[in-house]
Amino acid sequence: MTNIILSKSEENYLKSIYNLSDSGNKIVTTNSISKILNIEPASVTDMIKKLSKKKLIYHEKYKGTKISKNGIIVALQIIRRHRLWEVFLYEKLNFNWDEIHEVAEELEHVSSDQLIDNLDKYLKYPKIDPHGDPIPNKLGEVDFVDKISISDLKIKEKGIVSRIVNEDEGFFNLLNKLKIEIGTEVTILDKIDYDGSLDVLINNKSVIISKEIAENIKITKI
Amino acid sequence: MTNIILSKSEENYLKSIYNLSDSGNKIVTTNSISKILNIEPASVTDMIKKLSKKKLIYHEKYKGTKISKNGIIVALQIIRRHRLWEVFLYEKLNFNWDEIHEVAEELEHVSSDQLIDNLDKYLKYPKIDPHGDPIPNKLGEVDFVDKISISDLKIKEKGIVSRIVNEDEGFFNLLNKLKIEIGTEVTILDKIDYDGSLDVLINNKSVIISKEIAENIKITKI
DNA sequence: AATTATTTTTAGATAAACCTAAATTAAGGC
DNA sequence: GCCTTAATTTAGGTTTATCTAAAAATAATT
Ligand SMILES: [Mn+2]
Ligand SMILES: [Mn+2]
Ligand SMILES: [Mn+2]
Ligand SMILES: [Mn+2]
Repeated sequence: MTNIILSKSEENYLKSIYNLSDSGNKIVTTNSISKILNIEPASVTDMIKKLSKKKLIYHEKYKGTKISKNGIIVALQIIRRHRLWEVFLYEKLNFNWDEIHEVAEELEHVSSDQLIDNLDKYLKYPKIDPHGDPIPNKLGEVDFVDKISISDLKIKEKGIVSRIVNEDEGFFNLLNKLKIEIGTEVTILDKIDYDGSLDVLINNKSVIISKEIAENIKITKI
Repeated sequence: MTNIILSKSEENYLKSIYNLSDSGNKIVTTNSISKILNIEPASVTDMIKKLSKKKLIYHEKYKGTKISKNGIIVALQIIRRHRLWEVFLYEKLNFNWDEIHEVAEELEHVSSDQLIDNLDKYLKYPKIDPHGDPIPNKLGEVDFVDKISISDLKIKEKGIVSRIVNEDEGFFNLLNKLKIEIGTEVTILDKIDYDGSLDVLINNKSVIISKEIAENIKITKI
């Protein structure tokens, strides 16, 4: 396992490619990477060539990019670092839910194995980060993740909020307002045909949430 | 207080210039910066121009570099971050004395005020780092620091080790072997005229240490 | 004071990571 | 299947941070 050293940019690209790939299964387009990283497609093409040369991804001109076996391993370590730092910021430094991502985005690039292993131990080997995302272990093993959203539930079905997919500010504010967090119980009261909105019982109160929001909140069915 | 954003490189240069300047008093040479950062003098000259334009240092061609008032403030914040991370690594993550510097050298560049303020609070506002170096507060205020070395003591005089100046590996190994740490009591038994070596009582044992080593261990006279 | 040595700066190059504009390829609509 | 549109790549350029080689300034030595 020759420890490849990547630049901060390379790491950000590889992580994004992994995140867009649905655990390495889907082919990722140049434009999707461009949008997520806010970098022009031409620059993305340059980096794709670079990561291809390092065998972290496969690329066929004009067709798309697939992350390699090795690329997945490397990406999972970056994600591991990111999520462990999120736990640290949230639990030890009392950051809010919506403040941790940005700082973790920087901390994840400090690549010392000793640092991450000791941090992991110090945090008592957490399995999920504050958004409910699973933390890969040292070997890159990741727990199964709920893929059912609130929007997948039928009327009268119940679930426990297990994961928040969307990470932007407005979304977090809404969740705070609705007092939705990991572990909150939700029950579908009604579905509104017109626009797909849902009437949901949260903390004993009926609230209407849009379909889009419901799709971004993953749950465990109960 | 317009919050200037500096690159990692600029931060490393500015910190080195401050460290070489004896708290901002001495003029710093291009070559000394070059040596400490392991970067060619020609490159140092380039960066000096850049930092001058930002008014963080003053520079007179061929004469030398002086850090500005503002430069000192900025440098102290970088040093604050570095030392707080060292405390964290040492106290919370169980790093050894000699392992913290390198990692802190990276962590110090993650510049989030909230991160550092909360870390400071979490660590209970430490006054010194694990090497005995004072941690500047948020306003850039620094405690007085011992400037007397073991080598400055006369025969029969005693001191408490308060600060370790040298940060390289071999030196740390020696200190570990001699069981010298912050707080260790030392008594001068004899001075050897020939090469300036010292016979010192440490942990109830007489040991001979070279003049160079003695100069790198600062103490509080008792 | 002249000469030599050292330090510092300038000049010119390179690699990384971005950009814009233009060219190329693939996809979608009819 | 052709044509327009969208996606992607290529070409050429910029900025940052580095380098080497050579020139210029200062310091040290005789
Ligand atoms: Mn990042
Ligand atoms: Mn997260
Ligand atoms: Mn540093
Ligand atoms: Mn230190």
